[in-house]
Formats: sequence, C-alpha cells, structure tokens
Amino acid sequence: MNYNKINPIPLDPIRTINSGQVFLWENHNNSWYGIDGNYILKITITGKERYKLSENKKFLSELENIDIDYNAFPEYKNWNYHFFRLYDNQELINKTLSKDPSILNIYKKYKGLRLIRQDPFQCIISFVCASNTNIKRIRYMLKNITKKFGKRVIYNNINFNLFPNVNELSEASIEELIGCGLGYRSKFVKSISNHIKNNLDLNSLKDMKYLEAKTELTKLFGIGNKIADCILLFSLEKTEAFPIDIWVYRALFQYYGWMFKDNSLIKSIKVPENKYKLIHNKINDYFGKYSGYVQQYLYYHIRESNKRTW
DNA sequence: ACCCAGGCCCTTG
DNA sequence: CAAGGGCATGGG
Repeated sequence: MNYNKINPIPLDPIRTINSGQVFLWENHNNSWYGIDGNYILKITITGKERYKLSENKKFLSELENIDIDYNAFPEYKNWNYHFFRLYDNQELINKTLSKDPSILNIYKKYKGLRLIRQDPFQCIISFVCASNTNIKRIRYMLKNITKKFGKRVIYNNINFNLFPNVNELSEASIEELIGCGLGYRSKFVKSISNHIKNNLDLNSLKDMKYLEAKTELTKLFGIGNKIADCILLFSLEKTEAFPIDIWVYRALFQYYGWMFKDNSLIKSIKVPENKYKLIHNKINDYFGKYSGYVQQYLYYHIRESNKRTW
C-alpha cells in the first residue's frame, strides 16, 4: 500500500501552539501572541476559517490566511520558518508519519501539527515546571515567572512580559519562586539557573550528539529522562528525541504494543523509569531520526481522544 | 476524602 | 538494579 501520497505537508500554527509544546501564547482579538525568550511573536487570523488547507500548494503559500508579524523576530526575517521548523526535510517527515496505518491515520486527522523550535532556556524552565502537574498549571506558573522576573513591554497596546534570561532568573529566590506557584520545583529552577549561568553553554548542546547532550542535561537537578527529551526535541535540534510521558506511554501500548514483548510494561500506572531507554531505543529503531514528530502526533491524539483541555 | 497531573529524587531491600 | 514513597498544588 502506498502511504506516501500526502505531500507537501501543511502547517497549522494555531493547532501547533496549542499542543502542549509552548505555554505562553494568548489570544487577543483575532491575533495570537506568544513569548519566546526575548521576543513576542504574533499570528493573526484573517480568514473566517482559522486555517485553510490547500493541498496543491507548497507550505509557503499555505500561510495565506495567516498574517505573520515579521518584525517581532529580527534575527530571522521569516521567523515562522525558523519557529515552526519549515526547513526540515518535508519528505522524510512525511515518510515517517506514514510509516504504518496507525500513525498515518493520526497524521491525517491532525494535519498541520508541527514541532516548534523554542528558545532553549525558556524551554528548560518550562518543562522543569511541567513535572507532575497539568497544562493549565504549567501556564499559570510560567506566566507568573514572566510577570515577576521578565522585562515588561507594550506591544500593540497590550502589556506583555518577556521571558527572563538566565541572569535575570538566577536572581530569583526560592521563596519568590514558590510565590509563583512552582512548589517543590522551585529548588530545581534555582539550581538549574545557577548551573547554566556559571557552567553550561546551552548553544554547545546543539552541536552535540543526542546522547551526549542528554547526558549533560540529566546532570541538572530536576531533569530526568522525559524532561531532557522535551528540551532536546523542542529546543536543541534533536528530532530523534521521543519524550515519553504518561500520555505517550498509553498511546504506545494502544498502537504499538506489538513492539514490546514484556507485558509488565503495560500494567504500570506511571512510566517505568528503568525501561525508558529500552522503549526509546525501539522507537528510534522503528521511526528513525524524525521520531520526535511521531511523538507529538501521538501525544496530541491521545489527549484529544480523552477530551483533555489545553 | 481521594486521585490525578507532559516526573524526579532519594532511600531501602 | 528494582521498587516504592515523598514531593507542592489545585482541580475533578
């Protein structure tokens, strides 16, 4: 059977920014505004449909009823190409997401969902905050962090706060972080900020191999397998990273149970930490270097089908 | 009251 | 090495 008829792949920016990858996007009037490190990104919906798919056009023109504010991200003239990874190998992504009927059906259903390339420091703090809580609270914590420690800016007559940089956030006390609602994560954020400020160049992680970079990240207090994979996938160019949280874990055994002979894996309520590497390896063997795209689709799908709120 | 949430750390056996 | 408890916090 030919599963490779969908080409080129589309982009749905609104779906993408509401898929649990980023947590600081807000809707004002007909526009979405997002904080990415030092920048405010803006996407305006101009058509009556929030996004119109046009099968026969390249992804370039599929943004036709989305108005991108190019001034917001000066380093990248067309920031949407950078942020939504539009220069990734379209054919290979398409092939990966069409690997078998299970993933192909999900791919077709949520077309336009893409990976985001985030500011690394913001991504690290975001997913440290994400441990053992829900998305609504992640948003709440991060919003509080920006309000307390980020530069205030006015853009389109709306008040925003940028995400604090390492130096700004390392000034925060544990008490202030607890005040932001981080709870026991406060000590992680404090420790990680100090460590990055003094001992770690985040950009150097981009040049390392997946495992090498992961080893560096998991040395940080509060970062384990899953959080490291989120950081690697969403901000450090490691598209083979496949974060396995409780939702992806459930999806794996619903659709890819055949991959795992060990039945004891299925019974666990939590993701078994000691089996994480084994699962990850099998996924990489099967899906290859763009495994991370599969993860995002599985995550999105399993949550949608359980009617979770974003 | 109890369980869960984009987990991780630490202690025990 | 494996298993299990604890952790902050709020919503269902």
